[in-house]
Amino acid sequence: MTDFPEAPIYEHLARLGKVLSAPVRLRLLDLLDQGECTVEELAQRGGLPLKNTSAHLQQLRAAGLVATRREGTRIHYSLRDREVSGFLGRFQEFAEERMSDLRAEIEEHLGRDETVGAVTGPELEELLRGGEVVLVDLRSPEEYEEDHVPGAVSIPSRQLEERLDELPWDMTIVAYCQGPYCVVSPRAVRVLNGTGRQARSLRGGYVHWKRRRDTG
Amino acid sequence: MTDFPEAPIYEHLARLGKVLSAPVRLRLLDLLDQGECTVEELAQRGGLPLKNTSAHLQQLRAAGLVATRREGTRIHYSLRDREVSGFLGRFQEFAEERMSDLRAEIEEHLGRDETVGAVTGPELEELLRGGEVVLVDLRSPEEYEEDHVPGAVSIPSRQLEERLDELPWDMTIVAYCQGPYCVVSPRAVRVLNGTGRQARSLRGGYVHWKRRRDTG
DNA sequence: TCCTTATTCTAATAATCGCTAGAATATTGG
DNA sequence: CCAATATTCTAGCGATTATTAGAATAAGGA
Repeated sequence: MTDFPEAPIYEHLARLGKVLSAPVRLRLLDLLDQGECTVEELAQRGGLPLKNTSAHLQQLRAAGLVATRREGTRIHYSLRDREVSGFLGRFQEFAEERMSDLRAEIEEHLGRDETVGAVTGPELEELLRGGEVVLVDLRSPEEYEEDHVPGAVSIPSRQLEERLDELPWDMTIVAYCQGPYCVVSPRAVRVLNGTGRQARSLRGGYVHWKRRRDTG
Repeated sequence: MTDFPEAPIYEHLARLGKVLSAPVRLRLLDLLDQGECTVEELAQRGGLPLKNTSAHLQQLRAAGLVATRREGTRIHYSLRDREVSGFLGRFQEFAEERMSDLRAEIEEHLGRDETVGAVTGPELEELLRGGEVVLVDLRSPEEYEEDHVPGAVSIPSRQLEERLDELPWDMTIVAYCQGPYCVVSPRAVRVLNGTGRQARSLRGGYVHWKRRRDTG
């Protein structure tokens, strides 16, 4: 077997890798990055059985990535601190940079045009400073209420079609959803561009923006 | 099963986690961070069978973490670019920060006094500027020749005892080995302190220092 | 206290991954 | 072209991990 003196240390280190090696756990971490959640909410939004969810959350907790808070009979999970969010962003960025099949999958999933034409964080700042842009938050009113990008107006994605007349023809529209791999904003951008407007998606959605704000 | 629309993306993302979930692969990455290596060298230094080593290297290559270069019948592996080195550092740092059992393991492995008393990168710069320090490279002459911290003198760890008289009594001695989890420099520090000198280890050894130089 | 709800713990099965042996490939030197 | 060396590919076994059902725990309300 492996017999170098540092072996036990790498054994421990690998535990972090193991935790990040299950798709479900990475998904849960991204959900938690959008805000505190109960086990049931996470199970629902992650689309997997409750017991399964709980088991994965235990592993995340054992690795020191998430924290729990009890409120009555419910247990609320959240990322343990901001550095977890920052690390998660770095992890995803790094993976996207060098795994070309991952990039291909993202483009296929979100739509090629909407992916490459997406607005990055610094670009958004620039656009907001110029004032030539309307920023649209497509998430639920509750999510918008809890926190949103300053200057954004709330138009939940389901109401987009019926509230189209609130959106201008002569300014760029930037739309964002939860992110980082959410389809909602690319879809909305397609709709808006279909009406002849100038719309772009915010790369990585709310989560990426928040990571940038909180961890630089 | 898992049935949310972003599932295939997280599936791909998890491949990076999987690659980082085996102790052997993390070890190989750290070895590669010290410089280019052939498969045989890696197998030897990692203390595992050749075929096994090759299999792991394939996985690292599939994930875009390492590059290969053929020279005659040998194949030389190296980290694909500097960002891999930087990410690796971030990964280890993050793991050490929040997994207390990992910290405990490191302290036990390297020695408690030598770990907490270790010199960090910025501290070393400060000490070198002041000129009140002797920096000792404990690695092999070949490794020293290829690259070393500016200002370091080469005293391979095996020669330390017989070359003790080259080291001063009135200055702090900072010693480093390959790192980041190498026992050589903590051991040397114990020997030096045993003679009554003032010695400290460089935290993370050559690898940490190089990561700092190359990726900031 | 007892019942209900939310979650975790325990244990068993199913899927995945690491390891290793044998065959295959690629390059160099004769 | 053949032999030698370095490495990779293929396949099967063994170990680890995910999943999930059932029992257990913990808090809140009747």
